[in-house]
Amino acid sequence: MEKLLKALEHISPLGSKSQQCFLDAWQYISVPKDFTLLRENTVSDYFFFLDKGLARIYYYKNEKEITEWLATDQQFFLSITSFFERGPSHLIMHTLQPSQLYKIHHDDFMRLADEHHDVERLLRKMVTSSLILSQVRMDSIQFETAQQRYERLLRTSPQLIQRVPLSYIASFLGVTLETLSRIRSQK
Amino acid sequence: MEKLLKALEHISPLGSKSQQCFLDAWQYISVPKDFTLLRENTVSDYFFFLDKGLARIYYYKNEKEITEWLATDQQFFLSITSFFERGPSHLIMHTLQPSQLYKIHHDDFMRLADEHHDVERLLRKMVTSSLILSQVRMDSIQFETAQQRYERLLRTSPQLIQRVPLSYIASFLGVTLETLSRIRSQK
DNA sequence: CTTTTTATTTGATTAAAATCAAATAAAAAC
DNA sequence: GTTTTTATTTGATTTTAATCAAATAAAAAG
Repeated sequence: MEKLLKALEHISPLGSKSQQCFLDAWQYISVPKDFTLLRENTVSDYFFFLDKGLARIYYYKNEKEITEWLATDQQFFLSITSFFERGPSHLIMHTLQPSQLYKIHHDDFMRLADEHHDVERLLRKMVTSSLILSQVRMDSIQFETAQQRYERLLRTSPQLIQRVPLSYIASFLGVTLETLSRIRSQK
Repeated sequence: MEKLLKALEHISPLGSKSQQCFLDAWQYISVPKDFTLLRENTVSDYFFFLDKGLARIYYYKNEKEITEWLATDQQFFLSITSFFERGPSHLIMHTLQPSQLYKIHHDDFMRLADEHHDVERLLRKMVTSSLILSQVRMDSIQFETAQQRYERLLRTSPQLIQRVPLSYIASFLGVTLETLSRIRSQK
């Protein structure tokens, strides 16, 4: 729980009482490789924190798998639309390696945000960071070439390329497998 | 102030005391056409609500103007990264028509979010909506053709096409002026 | 109302990456 | 270790939209 606490404190510190209530609401799970954390078309009830391991968040678009996110150590992840709007998610969440995670149920998170001002503030800051990241990513998709996006990934998450099949990396970068392969070869 | 209040209540209702404090912090401004609401490379101090009028939010990318957003009646808008991270904004905000707006200063908004739990909740819900919109837009840019994006705009904001030069619409849709013109002619 | 400026359309060419189709290479299963 | 399966690379072709270059059309200025 130590790393979760550290990650939370880094976003927004909590008072001792809210901190205790909040941490109590998180549940630890240890799952094997290829474990499904979220099935397609189900409401995403949990906000996750990946303590150790590797998870893939993807969906189907025209019968093809699109990797939306690759979560690694000390990252939060969730199905944003499903979690907040409480509708069925088109996302699928799957571990690529044995993983240790913490999760908190939507209802608990919202109840605690309601009961504790500082939990609400924490949530707001989490959503704000996510929004800023989303804007950076949109800019990257709209204006950078496939090559530039690959180089950006090499800079920001070099460990991913070693641990994840290229087909997942490709759709995460918004290119085909073939294009990514060509980018990698011309070096 | 009536429409601002209505828009706020629609997102998240406030208690009577916080509502009064919060509304008091918003300042009304009436500006002519071609008025600059935010200069390039300045810190964006204000969160805006467009009561009536039309504003364009754009920036320069490789010496070209890119329209990031076109704000119309009853919409909130801000430079997300600059407002929250307090750094200089690459965005420029400019009215395209005489406009009536409300604005609230960053420091007031944050102070009130700190003092009133329900203002913090309102802010969190605003940011969440913005995040969901950002994701929808990213999906649109990544997977829809220029044609589909134009049709989406026709569906969601038909009034914009009448009121805004095509060159602004084009970069807002992420295409060149020429491509947009061709899309429009083949109907 | 004529000139000047700005906005929009049309045409030809190019570029980036997708698609279709195999060919290797690597990993897993036997 | 050999076979089978899966992952990656390479090649040829096509598609979408950008770029470059004028030509109209519309709006603003005189």
